[in-house]
Amino acid sequence: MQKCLKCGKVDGVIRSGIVRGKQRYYCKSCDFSFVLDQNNPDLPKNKGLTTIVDIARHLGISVSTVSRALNDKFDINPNTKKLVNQAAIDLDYKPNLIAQSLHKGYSHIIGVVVPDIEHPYFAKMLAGIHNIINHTAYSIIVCHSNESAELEYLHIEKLLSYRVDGILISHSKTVFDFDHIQKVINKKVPIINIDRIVNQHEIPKVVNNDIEGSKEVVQHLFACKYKRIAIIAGPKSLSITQKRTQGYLDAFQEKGIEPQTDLMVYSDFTSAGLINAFNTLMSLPEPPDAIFCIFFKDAIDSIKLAKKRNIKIPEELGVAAFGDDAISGNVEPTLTAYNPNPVKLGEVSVSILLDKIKNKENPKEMSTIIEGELMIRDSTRKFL
Amino acid sequence: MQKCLKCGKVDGVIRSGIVRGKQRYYCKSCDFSFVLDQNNPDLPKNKGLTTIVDIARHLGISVSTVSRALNDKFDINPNTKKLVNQAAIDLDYKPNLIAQSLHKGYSHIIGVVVPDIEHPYFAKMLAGIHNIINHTAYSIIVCHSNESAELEYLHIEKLLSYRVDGILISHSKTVFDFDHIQKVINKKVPIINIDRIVNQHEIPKVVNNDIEGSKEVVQHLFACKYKRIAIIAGPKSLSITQKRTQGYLDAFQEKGIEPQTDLMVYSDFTSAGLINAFNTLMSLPEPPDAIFCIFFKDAIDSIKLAKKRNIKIPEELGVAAFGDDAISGNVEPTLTAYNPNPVKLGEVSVSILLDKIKNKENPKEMSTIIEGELMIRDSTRKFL
DNA sequence: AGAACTATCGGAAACGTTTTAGATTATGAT
DNA sequence: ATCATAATCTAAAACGTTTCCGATAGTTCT
Repeated sequence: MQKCLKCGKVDGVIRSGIVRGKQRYYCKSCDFSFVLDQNNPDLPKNKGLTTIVDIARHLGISVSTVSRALNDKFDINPNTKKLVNQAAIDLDYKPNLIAQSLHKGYSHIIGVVVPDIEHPYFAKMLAGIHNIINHTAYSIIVCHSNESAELEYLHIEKLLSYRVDGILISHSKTVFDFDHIQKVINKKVPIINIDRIVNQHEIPKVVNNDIEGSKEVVQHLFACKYKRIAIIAGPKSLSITQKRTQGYLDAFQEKGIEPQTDLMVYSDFTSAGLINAFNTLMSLPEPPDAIFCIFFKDAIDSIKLAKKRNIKIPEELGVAAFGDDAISGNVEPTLTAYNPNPVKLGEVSVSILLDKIKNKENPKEMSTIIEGELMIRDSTRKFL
Repeated sequence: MQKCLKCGKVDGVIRSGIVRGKQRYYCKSCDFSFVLDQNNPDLPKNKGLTTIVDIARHLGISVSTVSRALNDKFDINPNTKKLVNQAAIDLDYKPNLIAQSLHKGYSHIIGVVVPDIEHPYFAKMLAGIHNIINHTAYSIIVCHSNESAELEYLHIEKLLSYRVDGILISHSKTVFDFDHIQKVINKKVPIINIDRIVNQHEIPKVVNNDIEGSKEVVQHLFACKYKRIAIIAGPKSLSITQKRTQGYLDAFQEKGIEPQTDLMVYSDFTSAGLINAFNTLMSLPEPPDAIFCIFFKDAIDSIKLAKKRNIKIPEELGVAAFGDDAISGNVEPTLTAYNPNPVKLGEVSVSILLDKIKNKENPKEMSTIIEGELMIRDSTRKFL
């Protein structure tokens, strides 16, 4: 039936089980078990890229010597080093970072999770991160959670699997359970929370200057001699609503003026919500003469609505926003806005992360606040 | 002087060379060489994350069994599999993708090189890439070349070192030497060229519909009954100038009208250049009654300039652009523009790349063209 | 010419995983 | 019980590096 691979006999060879899906045979004569190996000509694993072993063989020396040569270790003959370096060029050798990572225990990769890469704000944040990273040996794996909690969880898993040296995360709106972050902390993987933060963990956070920035805007409106300054906020539960409203109130307090609750309206960041909010304000017995929108798009829409009603901006109504955009400088009139600094936000976050990776210690302050800049434009120049 | 580590004697121990920077000793009595190891309590390499070995030890079985259990191999006892899976959860095991990559020979990482992540166009392209990638086992390393040739070269090196399974690249403006791409090809690493392409390599390319899109814009202008349609292009050497001008000319040809060279001006994408171009056109004995800008920003600026001169848009002058942006819908009048589809550009590119990684073969067509959409707005509604 | 010393090399282990190849134990039929 | 067969396990190699531990050949003193 089946010839024995060892002694060549056919008698005495019996089937003896199935192993890994293949028939196994046993030869009684020579006490030998075997399966037929269908020599499958697998794809070559090595992508064909040169390895240190190729260099060693090429020069007839050992791999350890090649390694020491390439890494500028001192117990190496300068001449050998020269030879190795030349061979590396000739064979177009690129060190295998995967192998290095495995050996050294760190990957030189940092993971970044953002909820919306398409948004100019996050795009700028990423640019800031790259600004710093481009001068280091690190690379970044960018994950897009697309405002989905499930994806955020998955991405964190993946990043841990890639054994990233650290993680930067800006949470999705839809995440309310933060076990995934706790797991990262448990594994002692450095992690920094940017912009969309959550306070329940003892990790460094880097955020916008929401309170001060909003205060600046409102102070500017006061300086323009507006008397009845309204605010169009977002859902009350959101931290940005709370902080930016806080800044609004702070400005009133410093000015010594009592804020009026009917001038504080809460929308939901939709166009319909804004129209509602705007109409509510304008229907007041004493409508506002200025509006501070905590959301940039609401300000743009407010300008449009005011123009429809033939309300003159900035003379009859001042409009200002928290958050800037290229649009702000191109609408008519151009929109005064507090411009946060997402680029710096990114830069500072990675810097803190890199520091934490190297020194294993947190920054002095757990929370870092990034200053922005008030862009004064035509929508508020009443008396300036 | 120095006690022998083997026999304990002090006499007969002599210094015997320096090895790896440390003093070496030799004991004549027992013929033994040694260096003092200052037991440096190195940082633990393993970040403390659970490994397959931990699971094996925890259950008292072998690592290969654990591996087979986790990978759903068939020659495994269902009970053992259950045990292993439970242990994996208990110990919060995450597979080490680095080790897997090294073993399997592919990293499940793809590299993306973009010249400007901050730009909404590329941000959208990245979003498209993520859309597809998020449904696969792949992750992406994003590299920002920041329009620098040096950085682009460096990034390609790094990606090769990371043994990425494939590369998507959109070239920097400043790159004129494409050796780095040739090296990638030589190493048989799949690579796709997106948007900012170069034609000297036999690799798949994915691009915008520059010619057809421009033609559509001009055809639309004709449909609006504009008679003297000008084009403000970019530097003549650029491929986008050539392609979009081509579209402009194609529209004229189909209409059976001879294009006039004095209505075709070449700018340089700067504000100063645009002002110059605009003035040149308007100073013509017979100025144009419509302008097609191949660069979106030039159209926005043209609108501003026309308004300054009290030229009515769209009645006296139609303005349209190649390239869309959130600004287009917010200026006054809103700007008609051909909106390319960078999201789809990204999606199609990765799909082609993933296909090439899996099947090792190029798409049927080396060049894929992504259709956009003409957004008709107020700046051209003359007779519509 | 020995002894003492230096410079430079090579072998092997380790990182965490998968896979190959074979061993061992269990089951079923006679 | 015994033999044929099946099911399930383990050891070891391999992926590409770096590093540890030592070996060896050459050099410089006495």
